[in-house]
Amino acid sequence: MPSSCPICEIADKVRAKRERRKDARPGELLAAALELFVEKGFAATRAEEVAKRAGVSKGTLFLYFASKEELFKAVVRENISGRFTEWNAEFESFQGSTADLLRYSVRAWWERIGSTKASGITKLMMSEASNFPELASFYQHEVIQPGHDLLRRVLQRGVDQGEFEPMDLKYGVYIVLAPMLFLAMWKHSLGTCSAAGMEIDPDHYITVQVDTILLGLTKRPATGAAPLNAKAP
Amino acid sequence: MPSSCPICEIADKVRAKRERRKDARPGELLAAALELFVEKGFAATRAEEVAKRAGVSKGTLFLYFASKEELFKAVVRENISGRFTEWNAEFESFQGSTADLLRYSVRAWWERIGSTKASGITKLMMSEASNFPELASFYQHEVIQPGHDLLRRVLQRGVDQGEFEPMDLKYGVYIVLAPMLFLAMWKHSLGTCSAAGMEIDPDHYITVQVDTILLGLTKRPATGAAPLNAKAP
Amino acid sequence: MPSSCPICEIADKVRAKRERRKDARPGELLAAALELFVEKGFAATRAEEVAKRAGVSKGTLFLYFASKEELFKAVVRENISGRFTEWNAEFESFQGSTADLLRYSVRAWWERIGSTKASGITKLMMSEASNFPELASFYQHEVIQPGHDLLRRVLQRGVDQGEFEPMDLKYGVYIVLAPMLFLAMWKHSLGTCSAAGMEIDPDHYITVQVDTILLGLTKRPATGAAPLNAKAP
Amino acid sequence: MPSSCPICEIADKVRAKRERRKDARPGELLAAALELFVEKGFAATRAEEVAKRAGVSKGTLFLYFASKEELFKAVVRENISGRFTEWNAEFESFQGSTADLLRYSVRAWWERIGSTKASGITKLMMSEASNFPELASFYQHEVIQPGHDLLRRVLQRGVDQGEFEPMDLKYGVYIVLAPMLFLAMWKHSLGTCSAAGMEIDPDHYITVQVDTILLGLTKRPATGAAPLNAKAP
DNA sequence: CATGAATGAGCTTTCATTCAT
DNA sequence: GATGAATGAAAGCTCATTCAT
Repeated sequence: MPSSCPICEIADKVRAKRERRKDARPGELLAAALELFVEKGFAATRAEEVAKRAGVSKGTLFLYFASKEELFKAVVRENISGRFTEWNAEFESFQGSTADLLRYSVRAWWERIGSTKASGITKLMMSEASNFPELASFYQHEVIQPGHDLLRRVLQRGVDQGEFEPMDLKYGVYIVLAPMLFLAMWKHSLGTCSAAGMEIDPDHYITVQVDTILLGLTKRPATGAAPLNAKAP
Repeated sequence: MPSSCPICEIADKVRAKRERRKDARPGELLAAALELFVEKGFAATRAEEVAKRAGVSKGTLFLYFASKEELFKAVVRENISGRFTEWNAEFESFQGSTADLLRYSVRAWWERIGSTKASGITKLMMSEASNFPELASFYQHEVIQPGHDLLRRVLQRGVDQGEFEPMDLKYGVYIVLAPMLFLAMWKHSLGTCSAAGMEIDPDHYITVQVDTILLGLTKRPATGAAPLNAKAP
Repeated sequence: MPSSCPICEIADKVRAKRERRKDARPGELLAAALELFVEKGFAATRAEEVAKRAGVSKGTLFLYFASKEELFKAVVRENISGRFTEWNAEFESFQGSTADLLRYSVRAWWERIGSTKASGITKLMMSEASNFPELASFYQHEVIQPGHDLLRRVLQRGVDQGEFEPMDLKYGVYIVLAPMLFLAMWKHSLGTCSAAGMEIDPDHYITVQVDTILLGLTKRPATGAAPLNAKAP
Repeated sequence: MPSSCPICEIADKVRAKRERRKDARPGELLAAALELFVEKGFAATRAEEVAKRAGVSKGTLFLYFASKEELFKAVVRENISGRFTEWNAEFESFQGSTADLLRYSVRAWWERIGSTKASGITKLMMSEASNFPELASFYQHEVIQPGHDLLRRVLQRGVDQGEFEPMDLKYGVYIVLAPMLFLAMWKHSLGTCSAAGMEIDPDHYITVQVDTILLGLTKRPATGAAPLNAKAP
C-alpha cells in the first residue's frame, strides 16, 4: 500500500533519484562530455564545465575518470557503437535500384548520424586523431572499417546488377564518403561561423552530390574502353 | 686560398649568419610556425617552441609578429592566400577544355598545397575554427571565399562553353571541393594511423574523384529536362 | 583537561585553521592586498605576492577575485566606500553647530581613514589614476562623488542655518578637502622621509587648518557686499 | 668667406646640427623623459618611447643613463632648479599689503609652476617618493625646504606688519601650500578623468582658496584670547 | 562516495637592458 | 659614439588535478 504522506513521497523520490543517480553518474558525465567535446573540442572543454553540466562536482568527475584524456577516450568508446548491423540488414533487404539504395543510404546516414550530435564524434576524431593514436586505431577498426565495408557492398550490388560501371571499389567508396564526411566536418567547424550567403543547406547539398555521383557511377553504353576508375597498371 | 685558421672560420660563419639573420628571421619563424601548427594545432603550439625551432628567443618572435594569432595569419598568407592571384592568372590563360582545366586545377592544388605542409592548415582550421572565431573569419575571407570564387569561375567557364550542364554553382563548387578537402583532412588525421590496406594513394584518389565528377558534370544530349542540380522550387 | 599529546594538538590546530579558512579567505586577501597596494602601489604589487602574504597560492587569489583590478575595487569598497552610509547617518543626526559638525567630520575622517592604511588608497589613486582609467572612474563614482556630496551637505547646513557665509559650494568643498587629502598624500610620500623638524603632527595640522577654514567660512556681519566665493560673472 | 655652394651649406648645417646634437643629447633625452614621466608616470613610461621622442635609438638612451631609474633621478635634478632666489628677490621688494603679496605669490606659482609641466614633477615626486628615498631626500632639501622658507617669510611679514594674526608659522605655511599642491596633484591625476561637472577651474579655485585663507589669517580686533593657531601647551 | 577549496605549472605578452656591428 | 635586433625575466591569469573533510 502506497504511503499517502506527501512529504514521505517526496523524500522517497529524492532517495530514489539519488540511488539511481549513483549508477547513472558515469553515463551523465559521458553525455555531458560528448556534448561539450563536440561543441568546443577537446582542449577547450574544461573539466569543471563537464561536471557542472552533469550536475556533479569537479571532484566527482575525477573519481570516475582518471584524467580528461581518459574521459575523452571513454566518450568515444561509448558512442561509436553498433549501428552497423542494423544498417547492414536494412541494406541487405532493400528492394529497388541501387541508385535508390544509395540515395536512401546517404539520407539515412544524414538523419541518424550527420544531423545529430553523433556527427560531432566524427569531427572530433578527425581533429584529435593525431593526438590519440590509440583512439584513432580503435576508431579505425570499429567505425571506419565497417563503414567502408557497408558502402562497398552497396556499390558492389550496383556493379553486379549492371547498374554501375565497374570500378575500383576501394576508392569508389570515397566518392560517396568524402562529400558526406566533409559535410559533417563543415557543420561543426567553419560552418558555424560562415559568412552570409555561404551557409550550406544540407538537404540540397546532399541532393546535388548524390545526383552528380550517380551520373558518374551509372553504367554507360558499352564503348569497349577500359573502366574509367581502374587504377592505371 | 681559404684561411686555415679554425677560429677565423667560425668567426666568419657567425658574422655571415648574423648578417643573413635579420632578413631571414620572419621567414624562419613562419617556417617553424607552419611546422608546429600543423604538427600540434594552433592552441597546443606554444609561442616559445616556435621561437626555439626558429633558433631565436621568445621575445624575438613578438618582435616580428604582434601575437600568436597574427603569426598564424601570416602563416596562412604566406602559404595559401598569396597563391590565389597566381592561380587566377594561370586559370585565366588556360588553353584547352574545361575538363582539362579542372583536372589541372585539382592536380595543381595537390602539388602546391594538398601534398605539402600547407594542407595541415586546412585541417587545423577545420579542427579549431570554432574556438578562434576571429581566425575562422579571417580564413573565411582570405582562403575560403577566394577559393570558392576561383573554382566557381572554372565551373562557370565549363557551363558557358557548353561543356558542362547548367548547375547551381554555389553547390557545384562543393562537388570538387569536398573530396579534395576531405583528402587533406584525412592525411593529417586518421590517415596517419590507417590500418594496413586502407592507405589512400592520393594520385589515384584524385584521378577517381575527378573522373567521376567530370562524368557527373559533363553536358549530356539535350533532354529538355530541368538541370539536375537546380534547387527545387 | 587539555590533551598533552603534541601531535594531536597540531592536528587540531590544522583542522581549526582549515575550517576557519574558507570564510576568512577573502578578508585575509583584502587585508594583504591593502597592505601591499599601499606599500608599493597598484601596478608594482604582484598578485602572487598578495597571495603569499595572505598565506595562499596564486590560484586561490583568483578564486575569490576575478582580476587584480577587481581585487583593488574590493579593497576600496571594503575600506572606503562602505563607510559613507554610516557617516551620512551620523552627520544627519548631528546635534550642535555646523562648525562643530565640520570639526567632528574632519576628525572622524582622520581617525577612520586618514590615520589608517586606508589613506594609502587615496595616495595610490592620485598616483596611478592616469594609468588605470577604469579604476579612476570607479574611484570617482565610488569615493570622490559621495565624499563631495557628504561634505557639500555639511557646508549647506552651515549656510542654511545662517552660520556660514553663502558660498559657491562646488569649490567650497575643496576648502576642506584639499588640506585633508594633502595630508594623506604627504603621509604616504614625502612625509615618510621628511627632514628633521619637518614632521607634521596630524592633530595639530588638522586643528590649524580647520580653525583657519572656519574663520574664513563663518558668517560675518552683513556688509551688503557680494559673497566672497561667488564666481565672477 | 662663406661657401656659396648650396649643397655644402646643407652639409655644413647637417654636420653642425649633428655636432650640436651630440652635446645636446642628454638634454633632449631629459626633456623627453620629463614629458613622458609627467604624462604617464615612471613605471608606465617605456624607455623606447623616451628615446623615440628624443629622436635617438633605445641604445643611445642607455649610453647616457645607466638605467631607467638613473634617468628619472637626472630628470628631477635637472628640473627642480633655482627659481627660489628669483622669487625671494621679488617678494623681498614687494610693495603693498601682505594680503596682496600672498595673492601675488600664489598666482605667480600657478603661472610659473602649477600650470606648466613643472607641476608634473611635484606630482611625480609625491607619487614615487616612497620608491626612491634618495630622490625624496634630495627633493626635500632642494625644493621643499626652500619653498617653505619662502612662504614662511611671507606670512612672517604679515604678522610683523600687524596684518595677520600671530600664528604657528610651521603649520601656517601648509594653510597656503596644501590647497596649491593639491591642485597640482589633482590636475595630473584624477582631474584628467573627472566626471562631467567636476572639473576644476584653476583660477576660480585659487581665488576661492586664497580669499578664504586670507579671511582666516587676517588680524581680528583684539580679544585678549590666545592666537587660534598656537599649539596647545 | 562526493565535495570544492586549493594548488602550481603553464601560457601569452611586455619591456628594460645588452652587445655585435 | 650610435644602432636596433635580440634577450629573458616577470606578470596576470587559467585550469587539470589533488585531497582533507
